[in-house]
Amino acid sequence: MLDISVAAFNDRGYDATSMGVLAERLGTTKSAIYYHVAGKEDLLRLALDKALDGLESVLEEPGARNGSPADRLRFVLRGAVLVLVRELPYVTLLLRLRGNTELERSALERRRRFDHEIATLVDLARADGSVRTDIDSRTITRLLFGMINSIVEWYKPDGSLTPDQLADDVIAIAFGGLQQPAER
Amino acid sequence: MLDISVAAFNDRGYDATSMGVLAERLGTTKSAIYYHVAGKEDLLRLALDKALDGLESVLEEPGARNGSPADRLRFVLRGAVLVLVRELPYVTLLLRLRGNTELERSALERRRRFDHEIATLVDLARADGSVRTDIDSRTITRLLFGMINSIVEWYKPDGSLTPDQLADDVIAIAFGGLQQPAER
DNA sequence: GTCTATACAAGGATAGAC
DNA sequence: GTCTATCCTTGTATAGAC
Repeated sequence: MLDISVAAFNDRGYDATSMGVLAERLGTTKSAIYYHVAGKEDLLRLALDKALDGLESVLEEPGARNGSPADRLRFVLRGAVLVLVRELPYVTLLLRLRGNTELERSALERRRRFDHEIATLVDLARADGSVRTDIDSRTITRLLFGMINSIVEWYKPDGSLTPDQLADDVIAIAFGGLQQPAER
Repeated sequence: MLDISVAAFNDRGYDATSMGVLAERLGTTKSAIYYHVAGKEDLLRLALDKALDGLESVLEEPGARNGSPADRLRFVLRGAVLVLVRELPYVTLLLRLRGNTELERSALERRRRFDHEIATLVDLARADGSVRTDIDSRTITRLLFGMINSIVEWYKPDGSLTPDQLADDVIAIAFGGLQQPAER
């Protein structure tokens, strides 16, 4: 039920999805939904928690805490991509929030904290020379996130591009850019 | 009036923005708005046209049509960033569409055509060796767009980062990645 | 051109039968 | 657990005075 609801939210936008069409897609009635959840916002809360729990768990793993800054950054970027793909609909919903309600604002706040931890890693990697210093650190972080977050807008889990391959590609482009990589 | 309306749409989302709050932010009443425009969707149409006209104009310029594929790609990316910043609120609105109505779907179709022209440029640049061939061409294009489009989510026109500097940064990161650029 | 008042539909949510 | 019927609010839009 949560899955179908979130799919509907992502198709039409949370606000534009009425309990009526939700009931329709669930093959039931509005009232039946209210037996299971307190209301529309309850469904949103469940979905956002899944997304945020997944993302935050990446930062808890040993690979995110030990090693060189560049390696930690690579680990976290890979982890973020994998979670994003694994929890695709939930993260999609999270990334499209506008902060209209208290619930939405607190979810955005949690997301900001996650972003901030990665920004810190970028700074560390700059300090030890593994990330370029000719461009402002926040600009780098934001463009990096833009690239990764955009995945929810086009990645199809049933296509031929596997999550691992996608993560490899993201890291290769993030660190090396569009140019042909040097032989080694 | 269009500016204020679009700002409201971007703050709260188009669907979540009622004519009531719109009137409030305009310092007038709902009825007064209807004197000037046919309805809420009319405001959306005006805004989307501005965004799409701006983006499409980039492809018409001589720099987008002449020169090496890599130079054309650089020109178009720079142009897209500059339009995106110049028409920031309008492009923001465009990039957040879900395609709920016929109007939204036709705008998305115009946007897809724009994206497709740039994808073609990436392919040309790959063919002549200026873009890496170890990663799928569509993946590259999508990550590239993700990075650029994300700008609407964080760029503040009144900050210290100028549009030209931003465009330089985007192109530097897009082609060279996070690594420190080689001396030259 | 802008206001007040209001029509009319749609949306979220509940009551109560089954 | 799910249905029908219904309440109340909000939303888009219009009528008509000023």
